[in-house]
Amino acid sequence: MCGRFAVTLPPEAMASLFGSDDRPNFAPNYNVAPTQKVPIVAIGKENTRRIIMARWGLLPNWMEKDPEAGPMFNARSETLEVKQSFKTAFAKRRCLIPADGFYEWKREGKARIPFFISRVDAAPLAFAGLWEMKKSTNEGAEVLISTTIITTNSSPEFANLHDRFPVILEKADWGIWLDGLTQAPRLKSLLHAPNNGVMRFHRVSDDVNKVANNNENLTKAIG
DNA sequence: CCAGACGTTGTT
DNA sequence: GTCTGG
DNA sequence: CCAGACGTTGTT
DNA sequence: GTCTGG
Repeated sequence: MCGRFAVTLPPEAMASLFGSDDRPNFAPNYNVAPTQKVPIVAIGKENTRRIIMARWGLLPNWMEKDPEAGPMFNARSETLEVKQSFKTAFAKRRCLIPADGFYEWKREGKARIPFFISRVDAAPLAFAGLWEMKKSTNEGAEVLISTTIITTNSSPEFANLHDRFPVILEKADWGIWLDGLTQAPRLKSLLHAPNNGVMRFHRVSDDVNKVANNNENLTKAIG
């Protein structure tokens, strides 16, 4: 799965990498938790790529508030087309979610040991995601843009760490994923665990557990 | 037709 | 908003 | 995802 | 145990 990640690419570099003409301002974040705002890449009204800020935790327009069990920060790739909360976004509102890498807690008995997973080539990665725009019910122009990260089964390479894994799209597939004309079967063909040798992981400090901690040491290897 | 749900993970 | 269940 | 809180009445 | 906040 993916319940915490890091995104520290500066706005200009992100806009350049993802081919967006404009971008908001945002600070590096080494400890992104659900409900926080993150930059995402989506197709705007003018059919161009845009970077916009979105709350992590999908909230469709018709849903009054987050489900009792918490914000929907992950969406299972296997059931995107049948789950009410995701099917429309899968058809019409796909996005990329830039990241340096993400955290995963391995369970060993009662202990939960945090690891950081990133690309072997150390390049920024892009999660496959969905987004929504919810208009506020009361007066005012308040709009909540929200997003979720798609998950899939882990590959054997990472099965020991965790049995679910976020979908990471290679650069060559970014345009296919974002393109509103791409058909569902082609889209689904992209939703798989990374190929062997693309990703790596290492143990990190328990400091990452606490959301208030936010510095470059969180992603660094220990032990 | 209307009413009611709409989620993931991990653990059992 | 849209699908499922009755 | 993990950490941390979890309450009311009356008075200021 | 369960909910809220980040």
